[in-house]
Amino acid sequence: MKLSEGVEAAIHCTALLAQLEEGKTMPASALAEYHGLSQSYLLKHLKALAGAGILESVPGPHGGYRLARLPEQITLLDVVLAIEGPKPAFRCAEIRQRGPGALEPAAYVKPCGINAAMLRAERAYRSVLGETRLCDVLADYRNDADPRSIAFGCAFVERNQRPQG
Amino acid sequence: MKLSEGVEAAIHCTALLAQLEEGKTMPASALAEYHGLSQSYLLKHLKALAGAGILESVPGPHGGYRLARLPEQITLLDVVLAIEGPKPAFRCAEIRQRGPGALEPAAYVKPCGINAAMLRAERAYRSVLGETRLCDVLADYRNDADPRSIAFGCAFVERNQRPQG
DNA sequence: GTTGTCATACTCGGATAGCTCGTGTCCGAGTAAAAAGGG
DNA sequence: CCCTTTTTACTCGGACACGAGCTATCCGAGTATGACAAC
Repeated sequence: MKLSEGVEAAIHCTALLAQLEEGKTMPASALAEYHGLSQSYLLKHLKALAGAGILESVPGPHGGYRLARLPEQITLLDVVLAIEGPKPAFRCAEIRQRGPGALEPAAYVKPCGINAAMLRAERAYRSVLGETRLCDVLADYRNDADPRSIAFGCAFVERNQRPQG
Repeated sequence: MKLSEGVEAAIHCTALLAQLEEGKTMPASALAEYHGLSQSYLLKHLKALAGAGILESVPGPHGGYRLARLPEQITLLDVVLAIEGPKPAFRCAEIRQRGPGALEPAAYVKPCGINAAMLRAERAYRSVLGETRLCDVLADYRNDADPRSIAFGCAFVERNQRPQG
């Protein structure tokens, strides 16, 4: 089991975008600089987030990205699904229907118990992620992080946000 | 997020091994035939299960694999961890320590909130898997599956199990 | 001074190499059983 | 008939190609801005 590396970057970017003022945008170049990552790589994931309706992209000069919804309406699950895709981690290959003891497909209307158990676990995983909103992450950050980091973040946002109706 | 394909095979194999009589073993060739898979490939995962203490391997003629513990003492989590490895799905790369606003490492003693949230979700996932024992899976199987499948499975076990103290 | 046009620079978007990791396969080491030979 | 030795065949174990998916990068399409010229 392994999550894509880009998930971490995506969450950090959405968290940073949540801190800029209403309607303002921030270009991918600033997001990349802030996190010490390559802009070209971030664009790939930002595009996925925009395609999932989490971010909005504004083209042209003074353009950039901004949240498409309020931080209260964005969960970590939304971000993870946008990057990783909606398919469950455990994909039952129905190997019970293979081998010499296989019956006709109609005999397998009931779902595989193993698959059901794995999906139960994944539902629990997604449930926790779905209950964790972006605003919760931000609140924890403001409580726990070093004040200098928070100050630097605020200054960076102030410096790099762009107006855009 | 994607689980290894071998997890499904590993669970099915442990479930089949749980059905043979006390102390008896079953060779990998039979397991592969029953599931319609390649023996060479199964061996790779069976070896991982044996290394994790879930299975025991008996070499030589009339050898094979058997459960190292009772089905009540084996959980799906054990099997998944044996195949996928113990590392969590989300591995925090500490990108918060990168970029121009980075501070000295001592400023990051508190864990990253994003990482904490992701690990919370994964704990929930593992908790559900850890509560699902192999005997539960077997009970569901015996309740839900087609009687012909169960009969074939019993006959196959009876036919392919090998004595071995 | 105002307005329309044009060039410009900046943004995101899609298509393209490189690389790690899982999938799938092969051949070799080790062992218990079975067979053969001698007592 | 029983015991020892040898052979045999079967098992698992580790090492080796192949391929998919993620990582990382580059160049092209589109747009608001700003300058410029005509009115």
